[in-house]
This record gives sequence, structure tokens and C-alpha cells, in this order.
Amino acid sequence: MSSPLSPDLLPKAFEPTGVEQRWAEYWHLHGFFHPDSAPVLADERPPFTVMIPPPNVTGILTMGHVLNNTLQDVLVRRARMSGHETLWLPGTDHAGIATQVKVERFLKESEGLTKHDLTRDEFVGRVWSWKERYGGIIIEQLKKLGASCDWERERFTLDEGLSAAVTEVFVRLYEKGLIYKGYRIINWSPLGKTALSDEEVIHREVEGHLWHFAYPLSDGSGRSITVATTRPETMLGDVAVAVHPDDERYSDLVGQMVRLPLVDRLIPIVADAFVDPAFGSGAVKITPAHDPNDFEVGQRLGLPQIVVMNPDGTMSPEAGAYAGLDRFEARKAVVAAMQDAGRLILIEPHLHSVGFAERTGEAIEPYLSEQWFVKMAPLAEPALQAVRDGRVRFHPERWTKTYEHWMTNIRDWCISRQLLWGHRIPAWTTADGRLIVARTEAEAQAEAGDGVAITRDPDVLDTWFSSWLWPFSTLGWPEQTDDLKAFYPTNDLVTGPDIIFFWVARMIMAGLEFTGEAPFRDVYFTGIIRDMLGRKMSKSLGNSPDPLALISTWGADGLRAGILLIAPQGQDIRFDEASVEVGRNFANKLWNAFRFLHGHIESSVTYAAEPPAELELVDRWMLSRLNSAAAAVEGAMAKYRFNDAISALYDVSWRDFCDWYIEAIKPRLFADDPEAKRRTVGLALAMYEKIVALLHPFMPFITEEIWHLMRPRPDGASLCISPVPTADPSRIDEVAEASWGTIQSLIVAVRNVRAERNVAPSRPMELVINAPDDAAVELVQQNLGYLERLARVGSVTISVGEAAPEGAVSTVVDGLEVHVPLAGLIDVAAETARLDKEIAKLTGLADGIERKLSNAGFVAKAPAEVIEKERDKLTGYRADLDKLTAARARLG
RNA sequence: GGGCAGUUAGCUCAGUUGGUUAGAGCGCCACGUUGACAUCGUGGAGGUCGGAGGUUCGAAUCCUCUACUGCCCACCA
Repeated sequence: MSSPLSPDLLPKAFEPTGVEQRWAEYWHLHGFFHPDSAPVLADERPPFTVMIPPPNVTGILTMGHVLNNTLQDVLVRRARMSGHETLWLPGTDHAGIATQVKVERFLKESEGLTKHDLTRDEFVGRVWSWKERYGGIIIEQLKKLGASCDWERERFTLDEGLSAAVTEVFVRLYEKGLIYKGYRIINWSPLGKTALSDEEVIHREVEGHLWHFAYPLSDGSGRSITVATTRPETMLGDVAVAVHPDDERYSDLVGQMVRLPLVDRLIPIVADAFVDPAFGSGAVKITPAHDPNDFEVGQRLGLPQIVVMNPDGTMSPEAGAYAGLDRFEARKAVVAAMQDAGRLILIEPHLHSVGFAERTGEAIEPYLSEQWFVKMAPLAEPALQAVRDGRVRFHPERWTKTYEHWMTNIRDWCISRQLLWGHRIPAWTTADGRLIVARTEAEAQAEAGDGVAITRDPDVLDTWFSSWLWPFSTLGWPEQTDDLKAFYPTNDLVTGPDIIFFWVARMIMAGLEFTGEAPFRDVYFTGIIRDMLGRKMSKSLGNSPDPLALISTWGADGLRAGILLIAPQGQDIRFDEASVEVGRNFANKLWNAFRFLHGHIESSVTYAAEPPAELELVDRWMLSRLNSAAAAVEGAMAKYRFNDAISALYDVSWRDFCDWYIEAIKPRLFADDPEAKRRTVGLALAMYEKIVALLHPFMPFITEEIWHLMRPRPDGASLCISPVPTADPSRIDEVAEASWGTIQSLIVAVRNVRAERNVAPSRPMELVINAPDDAAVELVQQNLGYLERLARVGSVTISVGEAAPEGAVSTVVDGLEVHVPLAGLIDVAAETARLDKEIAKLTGLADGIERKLSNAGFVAKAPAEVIEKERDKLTGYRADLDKLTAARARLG
């Protein structure tokens, strides 16, 4: 397939839709995103790997994804263009709860079925077919964004290979003693009817109450002990009342029994140091089955555990009269009953933190049940070390603190889920109660012995138990595949700081444990996208714009550029569609710059890629700006400062190239000299081509389009596999920048006079310049054409010591005393005011420096070069002041 | 209770090791001529950098305190 060229008549405004589709197809067709497509720029093609944070298979593209994947694409495209064998591996996550909930809802709506109407296998089958049909929309959306993933390597966390990795890891950790099964208080989701990990619980401050209940002593004395609780319904499962061992108020009660109201159970008063005597009444009811602290007290003191709740959050038969009530109904009922019994002493308002299920939203229940856990401390230690010694680097670096804090206080990970959708736990129990962990059912059977019935553990694993293996399971691990050898460990990980514990930390642990290497070198944490009110974007708030709508309105390049421009290093981003408009406008500007040059290309001519030896000042200036920009991009990208990189390119393209350079070379392009014209177009094109190439990682579609329209390209050529331009330090020319800078200032000064004095744009202006030296005279004379073109200057009289004309507006530019004779147009009062203002400003500056220079401390302690610089400035200000004062005097 | 960010023009934000006339985009005002672009061009107005104190010859930049805003962590019954 040859390069698909646009029609000769280029549209006046850039039209992204067709262009994007065309190039997306072209890239795909040619397989440019396969690792071996990268250009060979050296003897070796070093690998560069990025693993996409796999979005949920149920997910659709959000602004967060746009940011995250655009950043990855910038890294990946730049690496590819720099000659790396580049792999960006895409895929999706099976997202246990999220997907199961979604498909349950779907089945209910489409077929009126609940999961109880189906067998386990049938239900899982339905989820798979849902996934095949509706899942992975986000993958297509990422393609629209321009993400240069190797789409043929797309993986899914429930793929065969990844599942094998999960099983392997489970078995290895079990054999190592790092996975165990145990009765613990875990976070239970009554809606999801599953256990959750600590990370899946979101704590929020809630206005609750502290109820004080009097529990009567059983000795018939009529005395009672008051306990305070936020959860009255759990009292039905109380097995003790605890006080602090040193609390003298209660020391005589320890060891006595209490008759638990409503239940009529005798329970002991015990002493335990965990009780805070200053809180509430200083006495705590102990409910080991429903509170983590109580559980531990119970363990220490050998107390029984009474489970008074069912998995769905209703009260269990153990709750006696309250059985069957919802937990919150039961709370009201218990309070009412206690009040009726005269045992409710006090109700205090109480602000406390309550955990809610991340996915299903309801208050989680601390619940005693048997679950599988991973012992984390042994895994955390090496992972902590890897970050401390810099084998893994975080950007911005401050996230290492958060990481360290979590890792040093890490708790065991509850990995079993009472769901159907996910990796089945590879554990079986025999009829006689033996537990067998094995890679396959056959292995388990063999271990159980012939004819012994075994049943598989019904639970599945936490989704993150497959995610934490993602960097290597996607490459074929545990097999030592070629891919694994070639692309692991990976280079950069780009993700949000909200999953630093869920995912990043665990990947580092898993990588080190199972491959002996950290899974990536650099982690870039993006900011969180917020709306203009600073709120997190969410579906429920409806404040999240649809990225696909943004793409169709402003173009994918516009969206990318817009978000990159406002995405500083790791700061949260307030997103406004206006920034996408800025990106779109930038694309349009690039397009029109090209349209203009395109109009001057003659198809029969081959344009030189390298500039001719004889360059004008403005050419050298532009080359210098271009190479400075390339250097700025290199520097910014090395520090993951994406917005600095694109800003540098935005400025060099718009301000330097379009506003100044193109305007400056127009006379040469419109002149009758075909040779000059050819050279001018050639040089401009060569420079523009580099800008376009530098911009490609940021704005891939428009740059690819322009790149192809620019010159004839061989079949199968693409900018995305062309070398990225590097900065040529020999082209960075400070003298040229300063000299052209003077010409620019002169032009701006003249435009300024014209605007302020309301001189008709068409009227040419006369300039009389008193130059400080011959070099300045020469500089101006060599650039007269530009003054004429860009400031509409008709004639220039310049010499060293040139006398000021009568009736002129005067100003000083880089030491040049500039007079614009405007007989009849001078408003003496306004002019006087203007000069006074300028004089006052300069005087202020000069005085400031004089104060500095007469400060003994400054002269003694400041570096010589700083002092020298100040002296130079002062000299300059004084010279300018003299000229302005003289001009002021001439006005009378 | 602990920790982390942020506070700079009307708005959204840059300002990298302390020395710049504190920048950009949007918005605003004025004017639009020259064969790319009104999704544009030219010119302009506009901030003393949350507050207080300190270090320093010199602070938006470093330190201390403080006020707001947001986030994270924590077994406050």
C-alpha cells in the first residue's frame, strides 16, 4: 500500500476525522507497532517496554484513561523513533466484582435471570459470552486516541496463559508458606456477599451515635457496668465486657459476671490493656465475631465467638428474637428494647470513620469467616529495598514516602472472593477434611489418593491477584519465553497514584519474588483529572466529559495536545474543554503553516534537506530555535516533564516558526528569483519537517498526515518509524538569537508606535536610528527587508551619532535610539506622559541596581559574574535614560 | 491522630539548583493592512507571588509558624 495522500486541494482548516481513521488503518496494516518495526539507528536495537495498566474489560474510556494512555503513547512513540525495539502491550482486566455485577444486571434485564437460576458453569459461560460481545470496547477507543500498542499481543487477565501464571504463583506461595487459610475478621460486603481486601474499603467520616448501655452484674447487687458502643446490634454477640487493667473504677469488678440484656447470657468482665479508660465509659463490650479489636481481645483471653449476622447483612439465628432483621433495623430494635428495659443511659452524637465497599457502596461489615491470605511482610521487604536503592524510581519522587509508609505497615492480603467470575482457587478438600493445593485437579486427585472424593474450593481470587503478575505473565511466564527474555523487565509504568497499593506495590513484590527483578525501572504517577470545581470526575456526578465526543469535536490530536499542555508533573488537573480547543487550534495552526509551504512546493523539484551554506541571520536564528527546542524536549522527557516538552514545541512552532519565520521569508518566496525561492522553501521545509517529527509522539495523526504530504515517501514509509530529530548543539547560535532578537524588538517597537499613534497600517513609516556602534548599523542595514516587511518601514536612516529629527516619537531598543518622525501625528501630551512613564520605570530599575552596588555586603559576597551583570545592566539603563531624557527635552 | 499536596494576573496554570523588567493559554480592550490560518494577526491593560516572622548581600524560590483547600493513611469501642 502506498502512502495515502490527501487531495491536492488542502482544506483550509484541518479536518481530523478522516485523517485519523486513515492513518490508524495504515499503521495497523503495516504492523508498525510491532517491536521489530522500529528504525535501526545503531548496531543494537535496545528494547523498550511498557505494559498498559489493563482497564476493566467492562470499562469505557474516561478522561483519566486519555491522560494516562496519551502519556504512555508519548513515551512509546518517542522510544520507537529513537531506535528502540519497542513493545507497548495492551490488554484488559477481568475485574471480578465489577464485571460480575454488570453481567448479573444484564442477565436480569435481558432474560430475567439471576445467577441462582444458572449453574456455576452456565453463569461463567454467560459472562464469557457477554465479554466476547460487549467487552473490550475500551480497546477500540484507545485505538481512536492513537495509542501505538502492539494490538496483536492484546492480553486478558483470564486468558489461559495468565491463568496458568496465577495458579503457579498460588501454588508456589502456598508451598513457601506465604499463602494460608484462616478464620479472621475480614471486610465483608453484604451486597456483594464476598470478602474484600483492606484496599477495597473506603473510609468516610460519618455522623453517628455513641450509645451507653448499662449491663447488670449477675451478683444480684443491682449494680451495673456501663458500656459505650456505636453498633448496638452487635451486643447480641457480646461475650465479655473489658476494662483497662489499671482502671481503679472497675478493678473490683474484673472477674465478675454480667447478665447480657436482651440475650440473658452470662458474660465475664475482663481486663485488657487495649481499652482506653478515657473513652466513653471506660468499659467496652467485646464482640469477637464482629469487630477486629474484639477479635484480638477474644483470642488473647480465649473467649468464644458468636456470629450474629448472616452473609447478607441480616441477623442470624444466634440473634434470637432479632433473627432475620436487617442489621440497621436490628440496631433500632435493640436500642428501643434497651430503652424499654431502662438500660439506655445516654446517646451521644459521635463522629467516626465507617468503611464502605469500593464497588457496591454499602457499609462493610467486619465479619468472621474463613478466607485465604497472603503473608505480605516477607514480600514487602525486598520491594521496599528496590525503591529505596533506586532500582525502581518514582516520579514525582514524593510518592516513595507513601509507598514506604504502606509497605512498612503492610498487613496480610485477603485474596479469596465469594464470586463466580475469576480465577478459581487451586485448592481441594478431601471428604476427610484434608486440604490439598495443586496445579490441576488431576494432581490434587493423585495426592488425595485413588477413589477419595475431593471437592474444589468454590472461591475465586481477588482480581488484583492476577494484575500483580501483569508485567511478566503477559510475556509467557512461568515459561522462559523469548518475549520474556527480550522485553522483561519493562521500562516505564504510567499509572494513577490511587492504585499505588492495589497494583504498583504488589507488582514490585511479585516481580522480585518470581523473576528476581523489579518489573519496571520508572513509575510515572499522573495527576487525577478533576472538573473545574476541583471534584473528581465520576459517572454519578455526571461531570466527566466523554472523550470520544471530544475526539469527534476537536480531533484526537487536539485532545492529546490539550491535555498534555495542562498536565504538569503529577499535579491534579482541572479539566476544561477549553484546553482541548487550544489543542485543536494548535493542530490547525500546524496544518496551515504546512498549507502555506505546500503552496510553494514545485513537484518537479527536489528540496534539500540540509540548509545551504549561505544563511541569513533569520535562518540561523530559526535553526537555533529549532535545535534549542529539540534540546528542551530531550531534557524535559528525561525528567518526565511532558508539559514542558510539548510547550517547547508549541512555542517553537507557533511563536517562532509561524509568527516570525514564515512571515520573514515571505519576500523571498514571492520574489522572482526561482533559485532563492527553491532554497528558501527547501530550508523551511527541512526545518518544518523536524518540528513535525518532534511533535509526532504528542500529536501522531496530523504529523503523519503532513509528513506524507510534504515530500514523496516510499511505499510503507511512516513517520512513526522514522528517527526522531536530535538537537544539534552546533546549530544553537546565541549570537544569532541575540541579533535577530534586536531586529524583533525593533519591529515590535515600530508596531507599537503605529498602534499607539493610530497610524494607518498601510502607511509606511520612516525610521531615524542613532546606533551605538558600527556593528549595530550593519545589523540593521542587513535586515532592512525584514523591517520593511514586518513593520512596514519605508526608509531607515542610521549611523553612529545620527541626530534626532524634529517632531518624532522616540524610544530606545537594545541600545538603539529610534526615532519615528510623525509630523502632525504627535500628541505632545500623550508622548510626554509615555516618555515620563518609561523614564520613571528605568530610573527605578537603575536606582535599584545602584543601591545594590553600593551595598558593601552585595559587592563583597555576590559572585563576580552577578556583579558584572548588574553593572552592565546599569550602564545600559543609564545610556537609555540619557536618550529618553533628551527625547523628553525635545518635546519641550 | 499521622502524612502528602496546593495557595502566583479575572480564570486555569508554568516558574527545575535563591540573582528574570515574575511567564503562558483563555478571557478582556483597541486595531486589522501585506495572496497559510478570524480555529488568525498586531498592539495593549492586568499580578509583588495566601498571611506573619526569619535566614541571606539578595527570597515567588530556603526555614519556622499560621490560615484556608484537596487527598491519603490509621483497629477513636
